Amino acid sequence: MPSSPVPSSIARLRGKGGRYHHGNLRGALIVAAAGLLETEGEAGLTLRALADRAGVSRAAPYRHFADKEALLATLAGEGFRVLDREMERAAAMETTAPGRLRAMARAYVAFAQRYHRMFRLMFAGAADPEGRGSGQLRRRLSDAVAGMGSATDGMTAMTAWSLIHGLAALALDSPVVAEAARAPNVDGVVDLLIGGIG
Amino acid sequence: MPSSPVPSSIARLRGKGGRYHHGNLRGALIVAAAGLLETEGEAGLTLRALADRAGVSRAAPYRHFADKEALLATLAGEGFRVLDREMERAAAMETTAPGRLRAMARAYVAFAQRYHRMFRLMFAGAADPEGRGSGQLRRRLSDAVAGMGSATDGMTAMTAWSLIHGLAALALDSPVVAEAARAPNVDGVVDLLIGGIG
DNA sequence: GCATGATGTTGACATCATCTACATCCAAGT
DNA sequence: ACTTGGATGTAGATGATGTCAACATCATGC
Repeated sequence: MPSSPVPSSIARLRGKGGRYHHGNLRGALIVAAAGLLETEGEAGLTLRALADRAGVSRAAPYRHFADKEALLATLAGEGFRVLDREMERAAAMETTAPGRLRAMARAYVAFAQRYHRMFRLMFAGAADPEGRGSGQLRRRLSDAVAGMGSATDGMTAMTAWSLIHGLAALALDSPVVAEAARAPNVDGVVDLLIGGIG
Repeated sequence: MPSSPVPSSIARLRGKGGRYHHGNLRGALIVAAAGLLETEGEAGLTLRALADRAGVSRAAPYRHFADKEALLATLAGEGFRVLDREMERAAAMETTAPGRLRAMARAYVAFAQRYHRMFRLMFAGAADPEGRGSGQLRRRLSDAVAGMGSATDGMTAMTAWSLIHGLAALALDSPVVAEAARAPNVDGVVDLLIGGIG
């Protein structure tokens, strides 16, 4: 028998059939964080709320993340992975190079609007740990642009990315830009650039 | 004689020739906030540090701002005003319409890099109180675009703003884009769009 | 069986935003 | 001059939060 009695919270867990060890706390924390971020906003994304939602003590997350910032960075990295997948899927359904670029732009903007807090987090400056996120995005867009016109160099790809990202970002703040970011209009915006390339 | 003795901090102020009333605390807080934001980062931008820097108690800022968010919103509004002024000045030195658009783009990107934390704050979602900031920006860019080609409607202006904003924002995160955002290269990026317009 | 590292828990701390009650100053009436 | 009321500032407390150190529990290989 240990010198101190079994803590009440553990007894409670046992009573509910819970286990002392969570099993996959790291993953559960990321999922809970994504959920909290969208429902409660970044202010509501607190380590305590996270731990509660995962049914775990307040200090437990520190076994998996050095600090809150590390958790947010990982979360942002996850966001980049999802965005990349959605762009890939959107492009796969198109047959022409300009069609692919337009589809990727629509997916980018749609992602920003559906998960707008996540989108903000991703570009808030906390680099994701593997640094992979934005690099992979850039490469995917570069490839799409490269398959287009003749005079398509790196600068052209940066221009395309800037245009798409700016449209997605500004649409979150300005209702006027949001109108230009509606799916049918995105094509028109991208076409202005395509005209400049070809 | 009041029931409680004169607080030590006031005595200290008196001793240093300070006054009980600050004079222009509201303005001093905004200046201090702008300074702290750039030197310490958003995490270091705390009401305590602000009050200390202004030589005033911790609760004093609440006489001028409802809460921290209101202060940040005002600060962001100030940022918009500065950015607008810099764009205006940059455009005034140019004689042609494309030249003005290019100059404004360079000013926009330069502002984002010089005051990158302020730039992030401005587009972090906390709308500035008068809502004037981003609207004025949009109008100025719309005017610049309107003075250009034949087929320049609202959509064109949104496209221009998106391109410029995206370039400025991405350059803060990605070294690759930062290269495309160096002053000489900004012109090239904008020209890609101008080619699409004309 | 049993040591040992990984995983969770508890309790405490410092910092922060914010509130309440009070003090001080300034300016307008009188 | 004197008072009086509103604007401005202060002190102290409160609750929430991120983080840490010491301890408990589990799972796994020897």
